[in-house]
Amino acid sequence: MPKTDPDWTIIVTVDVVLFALRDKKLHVVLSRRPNEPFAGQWALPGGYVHKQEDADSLAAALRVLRSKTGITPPYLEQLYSFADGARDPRGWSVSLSNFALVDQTVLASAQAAAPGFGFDLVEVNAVPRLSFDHNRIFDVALKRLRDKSSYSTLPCYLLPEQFTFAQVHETYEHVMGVALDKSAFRRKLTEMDVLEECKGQRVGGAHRPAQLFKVKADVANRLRLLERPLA
Amino acid sequence: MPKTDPDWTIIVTVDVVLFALRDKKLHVVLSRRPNEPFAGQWALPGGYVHKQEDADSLAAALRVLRSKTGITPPYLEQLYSFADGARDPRGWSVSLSNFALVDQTVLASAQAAAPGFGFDLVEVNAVPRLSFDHNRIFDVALKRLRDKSSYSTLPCYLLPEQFTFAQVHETYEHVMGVALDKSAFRRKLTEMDVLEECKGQRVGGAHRPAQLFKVKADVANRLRLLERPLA
DNA sequence: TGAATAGTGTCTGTTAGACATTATCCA
DNA sequence: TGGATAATGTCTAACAGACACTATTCA
Repeated sequence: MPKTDPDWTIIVTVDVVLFALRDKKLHVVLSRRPNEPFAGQWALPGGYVHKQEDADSLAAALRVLRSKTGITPPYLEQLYSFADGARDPRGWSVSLSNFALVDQTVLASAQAAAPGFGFDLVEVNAVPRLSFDHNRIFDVALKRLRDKSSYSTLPCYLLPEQFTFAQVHETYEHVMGVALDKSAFRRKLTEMDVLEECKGQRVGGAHRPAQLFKVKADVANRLRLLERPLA
Repeated sequence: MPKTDPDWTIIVTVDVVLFALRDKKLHVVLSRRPNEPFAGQWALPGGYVHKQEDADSLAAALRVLRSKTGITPPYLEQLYSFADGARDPRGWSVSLSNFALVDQTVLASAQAAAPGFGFDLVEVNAVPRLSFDHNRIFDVALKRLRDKSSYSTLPCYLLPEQFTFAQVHETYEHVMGVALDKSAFRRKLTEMDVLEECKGQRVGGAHRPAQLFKVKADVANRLRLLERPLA
């Protein structure tokens, strides 16, 4: 880690805004900073790029996220890079910021495997004051998630691999923060041809059982035009 | 500039994909690299971030672009950050990449003021092999410009401040690479309420003169939600 | 008056929202 | 059979593409 501060040294970090659903509401993963600056305060999971270990910025983001939370999310993409002389008291710094989505299954298994990780899920409407410029990063991430959700299958990454139509519908509503007509929504997803039926798989209680769906194999890639597939 | 290469030093540069119109076709500004690596070869205008001079990454991009081409573009936004250990032979590096738009007027005055700048305008369908991973950066920039043009007034930055409807129409067609119905296009721009008439200002030859328009003052800001206004 | 470009009007097929209806399960 | 949720159908108003038409200038 940089201790001296010659003219040409610039701090390069990665940060991740990781979204998940809990109680049908959109949450974000936050952790307490172990070290100065801002020791003990809330922050987005993040850390230095290690050029010996990290092939590229996405690999760095995955490594850092794994080390801080134990989670390897099924979706990760670059968000924006915040780079200036004021955002970190240690000096001119770059935050290669990413946003990621994780479903309850992966999240739960990560928590079960290593309950010692100090992270919390916080409802997106109740995010506390964060370290550095992380509130700004979070705001940009939430906006980007909502924008992209209106024309992509992104919210499906918040659900388990198989899900019902009602679940997708509800998830989109919670992510976007608006009500969506059930019929029109179903029509749209159908004609976009992004989901496939899990034949025979149905779930339900004391009522008509619902068809289970999953995202078609080729669709996931369509969403990651700029990115490489995750390791 | 870094000569030694301790474990924690990472090269941080800014690069700019600068678009302009010439002969009604979309061009990109390229310059010859003055130094190794890739000395003498084509590259996007770029350079090191100077943390003493540059307040943030956009300021760095503007300074570098001005120093390499003499141009200060009316539109600049961050594109993506390319960051890995392979893109630069000198080691692990970050390119804070931006894309920018400039109109013929600003371009011409920059060229007139300092004809010594070694840059060229190259048609976007005839971009040569570039240094580093700059071809990849260019591809991403062109895609982003086209995507964003379909729902924004971005192409207007390629035109002088005042322009006719025919000019905007033609510009959009050349940027997007497809034909657009004149009537439908006009309807859309009208109902989006992004242009205002320059009262009384009309131009024309031996035919009906055309109304001059300009982008409404508040619209420019709508496009720069993530960015700060340029200095 | 004709050539040339500017600008408007109309028709039509498609689509999204609103809402009604039918379907299928369990108790 | 009734309650509950799943899934589909219908009506309508708004919209986009295609294209025809009118308007205005100069030579």
